[in-house]
This record gives sequence, structure tokens and C-alpha cells, in this order.
Amino acid sequence: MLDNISKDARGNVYAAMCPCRDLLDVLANKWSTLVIGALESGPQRFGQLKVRLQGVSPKVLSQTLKRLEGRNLLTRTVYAEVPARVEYELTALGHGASRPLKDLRDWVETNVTRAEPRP
Amino acid sequence: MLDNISKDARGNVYAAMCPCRDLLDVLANKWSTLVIGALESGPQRFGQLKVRLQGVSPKVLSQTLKRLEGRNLLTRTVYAEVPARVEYELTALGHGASRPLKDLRDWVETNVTRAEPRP
DNA sequence: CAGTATCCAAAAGGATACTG
DNA sequence: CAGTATCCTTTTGGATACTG
Repeated sequence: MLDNISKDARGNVYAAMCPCRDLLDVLANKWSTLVIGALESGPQRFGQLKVRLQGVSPKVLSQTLKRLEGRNLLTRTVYAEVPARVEYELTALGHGASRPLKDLRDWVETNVTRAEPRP
Repeated sequence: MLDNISKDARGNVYAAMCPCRDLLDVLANKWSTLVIGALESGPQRFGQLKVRLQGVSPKVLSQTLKRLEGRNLLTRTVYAEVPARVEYELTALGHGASRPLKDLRDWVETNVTRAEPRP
């Protein structure tokens, strides 16, 4: 029988100590949201991503990719060519995460005029 | 007739200069995601939110609420009681934004064990 | 109760320049 | 091409302490 600690191993993002807080932090930020969206339609190279994510620096893009790779959300593949070609691709897990993120991007693009800042 | 600049006024989150980049930044972060989720079921007071969002400091909670209020995503209402009662409530716009965010929270809670960090 | 004010440490991010 | 290294500025966030 299943032990009573892990049960179905579902997390609670409202619990400070739950590991899913960290996962939420990895996904719920601007650059991760944009990277995952850019990879939805298929593998992309570093340079392609840098162009699509207008304004991102190579340092930040690299950091973001590493964090997502470390969570099994995407894979990094090096092809033995000259010069080397490197492709990033969403894993099955990454594709799952991409759905709510796509909905969020779509909502933002549609409703931006209704959420104008009034400081 | 409509002017040809605003058209349907849909934004593009991949464009660096698009105002929706800022809106994405407001929504796509850990604390906003949790605040909006906590308000989904109805109005909440500051203290209640502070308890639900385990580990958040009053400063950060206050900042997050102000940013969301400034985007018309929630309202702040002060009731003339002693001591004063203050309630935060999602606007219609905020409820719209809360859907993809809820899906994201749910996905995170369900898949946290499959996205364990491998540094 | 509902915040604000302070102080500080840590992380994020931008700009380049440089390398295998 | 695909990053890494460096430098520096800005933001974020935690911890308290304090106030109307």
C-alpha cells in the first residue's frame, strides 16, 4: 500500500515549505513564460530564441534555459557540426506546462488595453 | 471610424516595447499568482491574505496588492468601522486573469514530483 | 488591524567584451 | 554560433519595528 506521507504527492503552492513553491517561481516569471512559448512550435536554436525574445541578454537567456532544463521542462541537444548547432526543445512535461502559460500570454495580449497602469 | 493605430489593440508579448510586456511581468510572478488565487473565492482582508500566503512579508504583500490594484485587477475597499476593515476583491478583469493562473498553479501542484531539480 | 518605514542581503537584469 | 565572464545597477525580498 502507499505510504501516508507521499500519498498522491500533490503539492500546495500556498505552503511555504512545499517544493512546488520553487517550481512556481521557475515557471511564473516573464522570461520563462516567453521561452516556453517560443519553443511550443518546435525546437529552436539559441540564436533564434535570442531574436524572438526581443531585448533579452545572452546571460539571462542562458540562465533561463538552464533552469528550465534542470526541471526537465526542456532538453538541450548539441549536434556535432562545424560550427556546432545547439537546439532546445520542450519535453513532454514542458509541453504540459506550456498550456496555462500560453493562455496567460494570450490573455495579456488581448486585455492589455483594459489593464493600463494608473499610478 | 476607428483609427489605424489602435486597430483591435492586441499586444505582442514578444515585442520589447509593447506595454503588455509590463503587464506580463505584473502577472507572471510568484506573489501575484498566489494573491490572485487567494481572491478567487471572494474578498479577503489583508490579514487573511497574509496568513494564506505563508511566508510573505507585509511589505511584499502590500507592494503586490498595489501593483495589481493599479492595473484594475483588484479593488481595495475600506469600511468605516473601528478598527477599519479593508477588503481586497478581484475585478471582472482580475477574474479573467485568474483562470490561466489557476491552471498554472494546478499544473505545478500536480506535476511537482516530475519536475524535481537536478542541479 | 492594516499597513508603512528602515535596513540589508540576495537575486535579477542589462551591457559588453571575449572565447572555444 | 553559442555561449561565458565581468561589471554594475536595479529589484526583490526577508526581518523587524513602529504608527494611525
